[in-house]
Amino acid sequence: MRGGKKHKLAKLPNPTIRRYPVYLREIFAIMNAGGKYVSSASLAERLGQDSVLTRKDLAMTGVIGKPRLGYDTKEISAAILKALGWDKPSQAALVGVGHLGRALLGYTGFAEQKITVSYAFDADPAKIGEVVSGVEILDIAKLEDKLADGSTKLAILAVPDSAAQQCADALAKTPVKGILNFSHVLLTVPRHIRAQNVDLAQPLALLSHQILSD
Amino acid sequence: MRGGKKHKLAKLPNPTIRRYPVYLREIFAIMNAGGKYVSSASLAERLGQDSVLTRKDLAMTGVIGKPRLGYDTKEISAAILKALGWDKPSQAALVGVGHLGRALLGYTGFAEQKITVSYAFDADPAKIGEVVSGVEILDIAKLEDKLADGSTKLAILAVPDSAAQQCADALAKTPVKGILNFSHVLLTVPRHIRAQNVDLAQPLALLSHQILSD
DNA sequence: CCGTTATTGATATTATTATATCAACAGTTG
DNA sequence: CAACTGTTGATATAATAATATCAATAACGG
Repeated sequence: MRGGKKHKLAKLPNPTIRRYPVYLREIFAIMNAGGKYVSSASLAERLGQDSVLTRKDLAMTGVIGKPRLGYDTKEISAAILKALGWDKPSQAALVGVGHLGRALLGYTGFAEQKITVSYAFDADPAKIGEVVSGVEILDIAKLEDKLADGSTKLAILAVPDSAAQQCADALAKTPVKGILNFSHVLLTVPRHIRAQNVDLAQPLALLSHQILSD
Repeated sequence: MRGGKKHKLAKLPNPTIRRYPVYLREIFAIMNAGGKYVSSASLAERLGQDSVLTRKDLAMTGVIGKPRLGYDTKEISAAILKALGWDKPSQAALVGVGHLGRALLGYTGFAEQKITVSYAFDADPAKIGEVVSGVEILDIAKLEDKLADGSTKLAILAVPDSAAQQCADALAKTPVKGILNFSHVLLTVPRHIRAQNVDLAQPLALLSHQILSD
């Protein structure tokens, strides 16, 4: 019995995964208001979608709801967090502390995902040593050393386009498993690393086109 | 024959629209390198997708390619820009000048889309009057007045969640047609306004899940 | 305690998006 | 000038995602 890969989690459709954080926020809001149960209809209405879709999404967590009541808020939120790997604390490294990087260091949403940004790297000597949102900026030359222990699985890449591939190459030499790529470069990374692009131009394109044909 | 709505542009699939800005960057890079033509295969390889998909996306602009050469870079880029409404200059207003707002004001990508951020608003009296990236921060109370002339069709909402709906309500009283929403609030807006959410947690969820099941 | 009913979960259908296949075209080459 | 070939564009198929329908369930009200 070699190798890991416990297939406890069924393969989730990407659209479902993208909706999970949105469900989570609504469910947390309901919990904070003292709600013990939430129905697929109420969630769906809030998100502007069909309630069947919501039920299918929630069903994929394995949690079963109660007729006439809905889903146990505590149970379903825990199940979604687990499906996303957000049930256990994890650490992230920020690469590039420009305007965007600083905004990301100040981003409070990571707490919800139990993600702590424990390292911040930059190439600008003037920035090194500075502490931003409680994190000291380190020389990017130290990236490989600092990440070598494998405790950091996620990197947030917020450098200028011209430096992006080079930084990705450096990250590829570490045990980092995922890169959240804010640059506009389509990164070339080894197979064991996942890169997810965050491209502002894409939602902007969608919005622009919708405005055009309103 | 009442009402406008010239249906010159066929309805484009959303995935196609999201890919357009990515194609644009590659095509511009090719043009800058002196390339006169681009093939669907070369574009597709760069984006890691099937070339048939690329051809279908490009075909929707109405441009026809030349066998054995590909698409005229100048022609196809102009057609994509037009499909997105990025062929003519336009103006945007930034609402909320925190870390993220500042990052957005420094975002050079808008130039590519011929979008100029001409207004920046904030509620914090300490920030009003400050000039960031060449734009003066105005009191958010002046938002309705400043945008009343209709020259600004796009608003970029980068305020704390607690203020988001209130700002959307203010924007709804102006001729603004689209809101790029960086808050995590699911905005309620009148029908004539389009809201497009930009939620960092969504790509992060995708990446986290991929890392989990690698 | 029993019928009523809001809600789930399963199944079927439809819509959307991506992929596969191949004939037509126009440069290229000998 | 004629065969060759890389590329498009059209058509067909498959995969994915969303929606519609309805029986089963368990809390609720009388």
